[in-house]
Amino acid sequence: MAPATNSAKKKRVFDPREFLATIGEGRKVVPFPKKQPIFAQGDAADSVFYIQEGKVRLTVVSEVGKEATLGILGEGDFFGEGGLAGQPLRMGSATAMMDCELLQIDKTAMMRALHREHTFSDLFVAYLLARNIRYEEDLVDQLFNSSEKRLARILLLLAHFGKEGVREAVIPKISQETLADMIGTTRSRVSFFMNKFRKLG
Amino acid sequence: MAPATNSAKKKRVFDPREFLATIGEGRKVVPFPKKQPIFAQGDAADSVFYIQEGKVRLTVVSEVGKEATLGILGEGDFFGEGGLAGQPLRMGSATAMMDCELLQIDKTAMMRALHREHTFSDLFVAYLLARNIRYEEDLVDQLFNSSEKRLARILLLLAHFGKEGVREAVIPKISQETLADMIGTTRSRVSFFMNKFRKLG
DNA sequence: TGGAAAATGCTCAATATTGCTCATTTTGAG
DNA sequence: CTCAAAATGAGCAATATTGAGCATTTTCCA
Repeated sequence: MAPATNSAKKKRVFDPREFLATIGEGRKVVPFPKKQPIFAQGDAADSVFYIQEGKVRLTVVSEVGKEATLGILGEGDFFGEGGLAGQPLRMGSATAMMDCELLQIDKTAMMRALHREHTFSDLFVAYLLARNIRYEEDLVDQLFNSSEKRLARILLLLAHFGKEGVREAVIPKISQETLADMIGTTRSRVSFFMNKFRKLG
Repeated sequence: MAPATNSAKKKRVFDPREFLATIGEGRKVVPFPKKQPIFAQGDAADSVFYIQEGKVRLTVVSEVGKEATLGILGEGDFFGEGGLAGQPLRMGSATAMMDCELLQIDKTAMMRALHREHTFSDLFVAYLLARNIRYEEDLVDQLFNSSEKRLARILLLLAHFGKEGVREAVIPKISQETLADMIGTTRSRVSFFMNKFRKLG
């Protein structure tokens, strides 16, 4: 598969956090302890989240109960923006991978903010574009490569996690299960490849 | 795989075409005859396109020469927006699937327009969100389903093509080769499944 | 600090998928 | 209309992947 981690962190002239702090009504800072679900597939999609601190995992569960991980987001990422596009319900679930501090913004407040502040709107557009590119890459990766290559790619992406801006600590501890969910294969396979990689370097 | 066709066509209060016609400098209407390449992987990404009429196919070619189709876009869709996010080069190629009339907008003009006209900016954000959702679905489809299911999904999507707004004619003529590229499998497989489907209904 | 639960490493048979090849059929340009 | 190129339907051996089971090893919570 393809989705992964990582959040672009360029030098921002404009700090969304700072701006978001000023929009008053319809916005609140919410702390989420590790492992806590932020929202679940099927919930009403009436707000957007902005990660001030921590990491969040986005997942989807199929009818047959198989789980896929769409990505792991970090500081500076938005998620749950489907509602803005008219999706009434969450199409997937979001879970805090570690203690997080999230900014929860009501859909209406978000739209108001986007409409009012150019700089913010520009930033959000940039974010969406970046996200689009990421999905596109994931898709391409999925279409082209075998599960072995996909695993290698994800591992590389995870290793570079936070390459720009602050140098992130280590590769977040991710289970083979999650990795399998990310690249669309089975845990057996991941275990198998991990050892293979290990033997090679 | 997953990517497909289709372009959301809701009743728009705001006609981007109309607005785009007013931005003057940096924009031009360009006709593309069927099969003509619009841009190729590696070209400079200094403009964005808006489809006024026709259908466009987006593809990517891997190092080993394998080709993947990321999607088929129609009237009202934007493409080539990677440049806005800072990608200096086109990451894929775009080809006219039929005679098209495209609006080509310089990157700078586009950014100016986004910044100037709220309504346009809102519309573009909506477009990006929709696109994101589509990619996400494609990805999920890719992660969950077998190639058989994926083919079935794409066929359904193609059948519904343009379900909203104008009822599109028929399923655009798409070769098994293209279908294979879209779902990330081989032509043999597509041929095999097509017959299977045919026998079943 | 115990344990129990979760994660991992391996194996194996059953399937699914690939990557060809080849014979037809369909298209489309001239 | 005619012919060559493109698309299609099939078959087949070589691989890749799945799915499930099972013995350890790690984690982490009470």
